[in-house]
Amino acid sequence: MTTIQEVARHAKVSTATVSRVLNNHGSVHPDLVRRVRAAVDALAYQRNAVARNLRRSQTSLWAVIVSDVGNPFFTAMVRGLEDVAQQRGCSVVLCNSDEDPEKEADYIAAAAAERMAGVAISAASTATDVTPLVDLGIPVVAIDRRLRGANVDTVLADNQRGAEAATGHLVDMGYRRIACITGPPQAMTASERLKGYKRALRRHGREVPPDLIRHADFRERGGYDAMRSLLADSAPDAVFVTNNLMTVGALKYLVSHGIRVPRDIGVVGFDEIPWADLIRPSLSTVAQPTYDMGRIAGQLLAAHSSSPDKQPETVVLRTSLNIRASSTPAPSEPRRARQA
Amino acid sequence: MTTIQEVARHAKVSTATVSRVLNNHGSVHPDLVRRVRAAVDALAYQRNAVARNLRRSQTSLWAVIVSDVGNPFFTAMVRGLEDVAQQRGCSVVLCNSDEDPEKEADYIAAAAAERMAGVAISAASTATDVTPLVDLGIPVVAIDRRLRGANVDTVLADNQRGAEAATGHLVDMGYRRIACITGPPQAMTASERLKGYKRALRRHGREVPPDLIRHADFRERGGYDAMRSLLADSAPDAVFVTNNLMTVGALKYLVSHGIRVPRDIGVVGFDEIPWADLIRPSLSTVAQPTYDMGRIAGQLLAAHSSSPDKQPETVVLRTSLNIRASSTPAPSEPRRARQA
DNA sequence: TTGAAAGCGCTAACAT
DNA sequence: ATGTTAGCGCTTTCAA
Repeated sequence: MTTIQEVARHAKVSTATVSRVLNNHGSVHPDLVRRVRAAVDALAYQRNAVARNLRRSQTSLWAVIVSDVGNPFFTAMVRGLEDVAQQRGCSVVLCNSDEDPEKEADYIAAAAAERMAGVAISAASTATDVTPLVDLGIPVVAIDRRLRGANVDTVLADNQRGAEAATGHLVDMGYRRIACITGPPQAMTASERLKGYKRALRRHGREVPPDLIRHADFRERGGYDAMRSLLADSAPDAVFVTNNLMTVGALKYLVSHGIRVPRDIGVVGFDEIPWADLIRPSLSTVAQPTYDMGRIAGQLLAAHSSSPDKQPETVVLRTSLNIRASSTPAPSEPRRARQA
Repeated sequence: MTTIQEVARHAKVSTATVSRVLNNHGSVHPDLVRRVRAAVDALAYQRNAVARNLRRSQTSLWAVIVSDVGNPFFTAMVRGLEDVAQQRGCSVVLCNSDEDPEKEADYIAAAAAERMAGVAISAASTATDVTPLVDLGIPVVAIDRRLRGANVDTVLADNQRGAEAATGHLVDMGYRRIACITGPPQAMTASERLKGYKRALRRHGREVPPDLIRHADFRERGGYDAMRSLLADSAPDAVFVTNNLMTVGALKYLVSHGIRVPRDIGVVGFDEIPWADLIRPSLSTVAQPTYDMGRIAGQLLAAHSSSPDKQPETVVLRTSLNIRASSTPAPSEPRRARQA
């Protein structure tokens, strides 16, 4: 492995000069610059970032830790983060905790040990411990989900409002028995979205029916099972599902049991689904501004890097309701239309 | 930041002893172990992997560089790789080149500079240059796509055979004018799959119709445009599309123009699509063994790490044809059934 | 403008 | 079993 020393020897200069040339620091005589560059090429020298990072006590890698790389919601965010990182000369690496707190802790430990320049995390649980990072002064930003007991920058979607809009829309479409499949109680996104659901019902003078609420696990299987359970016990005529994978599960149950959407049951899901318009019926969703969430997370990371003492802030972004076929029965179709 | 020195001082031992305890090396008196552990806790010491990696000249991060983190094909592979990495005490980080050769080169450079312990790459182009990694002796494995001019381990799917099976299936279903939308000519997967398509036609005594072949870019937009072009110029009655995103694009064109699948046009795509069974009509696909591809890539990386002089090998995995609705018209439906 | 040299935090060879 | 110490490759003061 070629080192800076060998380059220096080959170019007949000091290592300091080589370093200056490599980093475009200070002023170096053009002749020396040329010699150094020639040596670098001749020896196929490649910078050793490990040594460099150690010496400078800083790195240029940002980590994004997500609970599921297969969930398009998370990968979409990465793009926004990458664009900011690139401007700052950083690279972004994605780590998959797979909803496993142990794996997540491993990645947090790894990011801490590697002294990553910043970490964005969508935590598997609100109890996720990021102190290893915070203690080292590594900028941390919580995306999508708040981190309990950690005073860090946070980027959230307007979960409650989004859920309220979705539920309100189902009411407007004439559905009467609107169910909610939400996530695990400890997940902030799950409880916020459930809150929005309840609020919409109350606003419309409806009762909040405990038998129409199910807590599942944010995964496809959970949505599937919850849908079955709802149909078996509670005769809903619509359902609001609080994340994309569970929505897919719920839909699968409906489709495979010949239950017609939106005629028999109206469906609105939280989060976009890729190719939502290829799914039949096309799916109404509450969309989160994923790219912006990533971008803002990146900006917060950057800001924290420049001023470590900055007060952490929480940014809440608006969601938008995309009304498609799964919640819009033809005027004649809904079983009990409330309004024309 | 707490260092090993401070831990040593606090525990009243040498740094060597601390290091031994931290790494479970050599034998250390239980009393000292206890004192060291206590000091580690008391000071909230966190290992500095940067220094450690420098000293040991080895790291424990594997990088996966893919051309699109949003493509489920790639994220599925990551899981297989992760499982192998975990056994070896490595963490996997995912880098998104976004089909951009420049970004890809940046990530390759970063992985080289950081002296990553291994790199799996699904290259944006066969011309992708991995010499920065190879020169440093970093194990590299090409997944999904071969790397031209680089003598590295390679894990591929049986592209040609898969394409041949898909095309043959369309022939069997009675389709006559079977088109192919493939990727850019420089992509190995594109040409291999095209080859399989041609071969299947010849085998069935069909001509290979140049006007029914389109080269697109492996992205959704490309599939959409190619589908339009085919319909405008060449009146196909079936189409084999060589990757998942282009298939989505092609389907979107068909759906939005009221062209019925599989009645008006039969469709088979390469790669699975998440929730393929929610898409209407459900999509016939050539599925790749993604998890195994990742797992085997991981094993090759591991093998290369242990024996750097091992000859690189190429592993080819079988694909499987999943026949769903998009290619199976009801017996009465196909416009010209070839067989009952 | 250039070079000499210290030292980032850690591990491992060597000495005890 | 434990400690001393050199040095991984680099950047950056400091001196010339």
